[in-house]
Amino acid sequence: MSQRPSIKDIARLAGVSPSTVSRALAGSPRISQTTRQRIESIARELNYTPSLAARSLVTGDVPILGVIAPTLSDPYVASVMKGLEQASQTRGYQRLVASSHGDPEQELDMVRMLAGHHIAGLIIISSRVTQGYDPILEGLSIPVVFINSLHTGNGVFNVMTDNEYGGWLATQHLIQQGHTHIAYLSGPERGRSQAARLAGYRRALEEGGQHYQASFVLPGDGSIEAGRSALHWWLHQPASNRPTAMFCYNDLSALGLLAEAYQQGVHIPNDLSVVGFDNAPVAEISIPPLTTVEQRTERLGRLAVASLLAALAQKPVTDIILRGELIVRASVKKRPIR
Amino acid sequence: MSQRPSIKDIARLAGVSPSTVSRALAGSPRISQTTRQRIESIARELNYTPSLAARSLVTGDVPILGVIAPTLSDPYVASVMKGLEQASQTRGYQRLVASSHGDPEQELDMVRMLAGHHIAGLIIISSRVTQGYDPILEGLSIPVVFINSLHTGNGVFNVMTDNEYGGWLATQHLIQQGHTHIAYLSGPERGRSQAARLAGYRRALEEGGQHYQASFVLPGDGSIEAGRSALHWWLHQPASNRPTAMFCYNDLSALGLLAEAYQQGVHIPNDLSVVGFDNAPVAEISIPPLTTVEQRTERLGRLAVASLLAALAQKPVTDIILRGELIVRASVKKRPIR
DNA sequence: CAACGTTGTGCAAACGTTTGCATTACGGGG
DNA sequence: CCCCGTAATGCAAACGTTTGCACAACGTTG
Repeated sequence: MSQRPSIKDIARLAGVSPSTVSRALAGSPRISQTTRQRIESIARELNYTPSLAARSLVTGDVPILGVIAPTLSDPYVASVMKGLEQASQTRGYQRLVASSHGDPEQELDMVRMLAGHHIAGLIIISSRVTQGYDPILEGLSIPVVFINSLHTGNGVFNVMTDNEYGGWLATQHLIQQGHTHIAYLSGPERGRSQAARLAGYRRALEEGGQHYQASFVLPGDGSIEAGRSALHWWLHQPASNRPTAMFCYNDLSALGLLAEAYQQGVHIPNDLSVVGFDNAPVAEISIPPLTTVEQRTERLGRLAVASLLAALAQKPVTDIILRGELIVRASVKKRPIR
Repeated sequence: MSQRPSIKDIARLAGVSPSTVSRALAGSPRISQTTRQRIESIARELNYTPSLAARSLVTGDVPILGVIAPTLSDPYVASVMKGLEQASQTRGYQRLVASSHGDPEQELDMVRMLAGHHIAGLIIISSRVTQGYDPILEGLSIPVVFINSLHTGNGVFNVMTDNEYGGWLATQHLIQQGHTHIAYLSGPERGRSQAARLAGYRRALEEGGQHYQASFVLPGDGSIEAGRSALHWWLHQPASNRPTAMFCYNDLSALGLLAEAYQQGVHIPNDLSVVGFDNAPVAEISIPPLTTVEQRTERLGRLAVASLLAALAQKPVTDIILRGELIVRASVKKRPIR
């Protein structure tokens, strides 16, 4: 394992100065064909790779984007990542990825760690930090894009799904199907998306002339487990006041609910209608296939990168809000008139 | 967005030399308490973060691990990532992540890109490159750990599931349950895991006195879609020679098969028994819950980091092979004697 | 009081690049 | 034959750190 070859080694072998090598490799027109070719072949032979650290030091820009997500094992996050990846890769940026495990403290730690790399920009997926972000972000002096949260500040931008609308869409669909007892299974407490979906649920209820009752809003965190517990909660409700439908914060928890329902002999959608959120790949293969609100996750990721790079290029950037649509599958049934 | 403060700015404000600042911040004992505190408070005030690029340049080591995976949206990969994350974070390493989309060409591109950062080490998950890797890896002169592939060379190490054993385990289970017509749904063509699982399948068959027939090995790529097609293939088999059980390369494709079976009115496990591989979180909530071979994915990730860091510390490192166990759920049924 | 440790600090080189500004070589026009 | 433009290349500074070595100040000790 010898030392990596540097530009100087090439220079020595080619009998030129380091600057010439740098220019040749960068494709400057001021270098003659012959020299360029000689240098290129030597570089290839040594299998030279330039030190990005050194380059960044002088040029001042690091072709890396920092990405922070609450977890990596949620299909929603995975899909956003995919979008991020595509968009950034084609534009020559790499990604330094960290996860916060949904903990605001850790999220801030990650921001600080990434800041040390003097990266070009930062993308934060579903932030769980609710306050005190602004001063820190200001101090960063790099653009920051939040996906599905809402923060403001100089150099701070947002790309998000219209979660309120999505929540409304899901609930409204259930109302249209004749349901009058609709519960909502919540997502992570501090999440902005959670608050918005709940608000949409509430608005749809009120617009439909149904009254919102807090006891029909179950705590949850968007996990499979949360879905399971939700079913047990449902089982324990008195038949007289038992919801006939449930809107779940995300597909993952909806899927947990479906699984537990199957095991407990509860039939979906005959006994209980379910709507999820995300349109994750797995939503298509659940049994029954899950009715859900689409979130164009890959698109969110791509747009976030676009916004970030636009901001870097000093172009005007505005927040982006994407509306998803309802994907009707088989987990919802018209409520029988009894 | 002003320029980031450097060590020099602090030096100027504190009335000392840059070296003093560097030492103070690094906690060198040769600096007096008073100076140290003055410097620290100024640094905090400017919210200074050291330039890792500059530091790396002089110290020669970059606290970053490169990670390459075929995709990010496979639960298996997500889980391995989780392990990688935990282990590397606590040891002060960050991760530069790239995905190859399962394309050997792109995988090599990614290796080259990451090499430019002069990262400390490289971890490659489920490599799809089958040949010609060795010279490139040699040229890297950094340790490389492969997860679930098998490559050799100087500074090259492997951490893997015993895929052959896993394949044997799954198939053997089906044989024990009385099945005599067992098909295998393949994974990505060039994958090493795929080859090993197939080999295990074959060995179990032969040990069980059943003869291996190539027509029972279906092409696939580990996707949901592959599982769906597998079911259609099954439907078109003549009843006389139709498999009564299928071992799938991974849970994702097994899940696709389950979903399609449900839609086509094929009952799992009555009509067809299914075994997956990975024990992904979703395997627990499928309907019916999926019998599968556990792969300690998070552990794989953690071990990979451990191996890499051990190699960096010049400690002896050996390849690691982990044996999973069979997780029996409800997608397999004893074959009725007819 | 000279020699010598200690303790705290500064100097300067080095890491691998990029880049503005010379400098060289060469050929052509006057 | 001289001047000058152009093409090709080299020089040296700069980026923000770390670190071996030198140095100053200040006791202590003999």
